[in-house]
Amino acid sequence: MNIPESLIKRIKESDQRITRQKETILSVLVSYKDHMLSAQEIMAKIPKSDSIDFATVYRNLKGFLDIGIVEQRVDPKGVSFFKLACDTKGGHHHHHFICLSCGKVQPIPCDIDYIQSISKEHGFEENYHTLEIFGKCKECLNKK
Amino acid sequence: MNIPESLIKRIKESDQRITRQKETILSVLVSYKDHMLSAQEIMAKIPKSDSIDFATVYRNLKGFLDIGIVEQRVDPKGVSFFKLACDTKGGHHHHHFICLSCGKVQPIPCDIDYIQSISKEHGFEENYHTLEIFGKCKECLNKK
DNA sequence: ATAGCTGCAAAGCTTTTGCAATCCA
DNA sequence: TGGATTGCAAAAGCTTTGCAGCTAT
Repeated sequence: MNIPESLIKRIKESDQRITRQKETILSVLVSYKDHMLSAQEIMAKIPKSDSIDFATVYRNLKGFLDIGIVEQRVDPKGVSFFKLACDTKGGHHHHHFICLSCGKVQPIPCDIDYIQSISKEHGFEENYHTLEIFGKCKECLNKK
Repeated sequence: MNIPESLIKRIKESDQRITRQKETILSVLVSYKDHMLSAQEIMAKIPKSDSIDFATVYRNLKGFLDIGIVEQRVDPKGVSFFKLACDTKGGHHHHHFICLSCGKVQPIPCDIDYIQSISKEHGFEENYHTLEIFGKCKECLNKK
């Protein structure tokens, strides 16, 4: 799976360098771009021939988070999951629909007016927010 | 701070017993009922005279979660925070507004029709969802 | 050349678990 | 009394850090 030029560009634009390890991690993320993977899962999907240290995986994921090309979620057990940031036009803020059956994550456009109106209604000043919907995606519903 | 009878009742109705340790933890949660506390923070707020083991705190928090009298959040570092469940009428599902300034958590009623309409729009079947809004609460805005 | 990266090993933290003793109902 | 609960200590996970050597630019 080849890595989009845009990602390479984003990395070079920051102070980060392109290394074999970063390319390996990115190619895993690109292959599973619709799914959240833990560091463990990413490691498991790296061919033994390209073996990378856990510390390097974590360090690079953090670097990717910093420049916004990767998104993170934390499950109730405190384990982090990562995926390539959804490329909605312009990298805009969006919400997530997560399929409980296949694990696919799909971006949903954000209705900011709605969020701000309920905030105002309660006297809040909204800075940021998250909305995640869990359930079954179109494909999994059809499979039944 | 005294513990509401309703909580004691809920615990007795499950298979759990009332112990000095549970009462101590609950009284901390009651005192800070609008704020999320980590296990560490809960421990720190327990008088030395009532000293409880960490394992006991975790075990009881888990027990409280099981019967729904406590809510949990996990921060990006994987640390869990707990608070007494918001007592919206009937313990109904609700959303959260979290003040970045004072840490207060306020329940917001859920507009399930809205959630289900955007789900349907994308071909999803919604099972459950979470909406959290971060910003400044009415009180903190007035302080400025 | 030189700042950034990597692997390795060790440490850090939060959370969990085993077990014998203790306590509530 | 008997099953639930506790404290203690040890272990388990996930993630981070120090450091010496290596590498991209």
